[in-house]
Amino acid sequence: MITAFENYLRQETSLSDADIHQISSLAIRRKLRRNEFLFREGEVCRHKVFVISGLLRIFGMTPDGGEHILQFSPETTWTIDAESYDRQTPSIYNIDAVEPSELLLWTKADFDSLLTRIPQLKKFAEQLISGNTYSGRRRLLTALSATPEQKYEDFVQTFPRLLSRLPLRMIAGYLGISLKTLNRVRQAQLLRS
Amino acid sequence: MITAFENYLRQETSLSDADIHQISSLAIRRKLRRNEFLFREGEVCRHKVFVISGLLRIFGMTPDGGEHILQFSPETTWTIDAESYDRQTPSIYNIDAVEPSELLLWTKADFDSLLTRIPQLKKFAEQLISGNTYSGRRRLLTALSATPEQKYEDFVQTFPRLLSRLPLRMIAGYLGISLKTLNRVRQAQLLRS
DNA sequence: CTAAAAAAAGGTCATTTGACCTTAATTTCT
DNA sequence: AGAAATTAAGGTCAAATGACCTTTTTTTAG
Repeated sequence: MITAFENYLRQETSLSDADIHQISSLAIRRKLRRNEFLFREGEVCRHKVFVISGLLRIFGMTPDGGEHILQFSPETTWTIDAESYDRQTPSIYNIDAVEPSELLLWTKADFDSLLTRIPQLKKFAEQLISGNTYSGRRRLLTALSATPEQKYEDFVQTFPRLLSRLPLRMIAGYLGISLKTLNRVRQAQLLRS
Repeated sequence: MITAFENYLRQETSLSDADIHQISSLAIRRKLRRNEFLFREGEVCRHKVFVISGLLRIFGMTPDGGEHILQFSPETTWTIDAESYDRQTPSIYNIDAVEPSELLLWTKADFDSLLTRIPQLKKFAEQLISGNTYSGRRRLLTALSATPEQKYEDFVQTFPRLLSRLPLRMIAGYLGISLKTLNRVRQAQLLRS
């Protein structure tokens, strides 16, 4: 429902009801089945995406078919390949649905016009982008320096709600370790507790 | 010299000479000796930094003393811990000088006022930040998915000029591999060529 | 509800990687 | 220029990791 999105905006911003309505009036509703793609690498990321319900992921694929996950986007978050969206150039990433999902989409043209018409929205969007950049940095540091145990522990702490919703192979793909190693880590934890 | 900075702005932007002068007039000059810190983790990143000459790095330290490098900043680039700078909160990273370096610094207050007074500058700054975000993403994907060989090859391709200026242990720290592994990769390359 | 598909878990093994140590080469600094 | 410090490189070894395969369990979709 669009209502869920409007509630989200009311909760997270101090936008007026008129502004909120203007924003949602330009949204396109879309559903994705499990495993359905929003776009594939080589295609242009043409929309801003808000996840009403469900769970998306953005990931890169290695030649041998390995999937390396950059980010999960559960309900009430946004997703996009910023590089492809901003420049309207082919993406090197894929986005698909881990669970059946309901989305709101805005074309870049529409969203850009909203950003100029509603400075509050622009500010809010910038905050989201900044937060994403910060967490991306922290994630890079973890990827460079942490052991598999630490990476997994970090994931559990950071995304406790996602744990039960994701196949372990995707968590492994997010952490940059093999499923085998992830299983070993989890086994070791069971023994310890 | 401040001239180097002004030339950089003339080259990279279409800012007026008056604007450029206004920007550089608020800059604080600072020199860093080799290995000298700009700030350490726990401190707040209080300045925007432009590197006139030399080479800085931003890195995180693990409890055992391991250094994991997020980014190198050679001459005519900027550096900062954005999270600490934006929020003026303690940083979890360190910045120090790999080579003796000449810097220009702006306090956040000064730079913020420049950003509001000079919309062009704001646009330019946003472009730089975006570019950084995009490359950070790509870097994360590499960190998650690439073999040591591929990581090193990628580094050589991306930063050919830095190769000869950095101790190998720092390149290892940037790639997230041990010095031993880096040496092995380089040995293998010598044989192949 | 049931058949089919996907996921988890476990076993085995070869390889990679890093830890630790030593030696040689290079660089820095006074 | 010369002493001290840093860096590179190499040897050895144990541990960690991933590849590959099988079996069992769970989930999905018709």
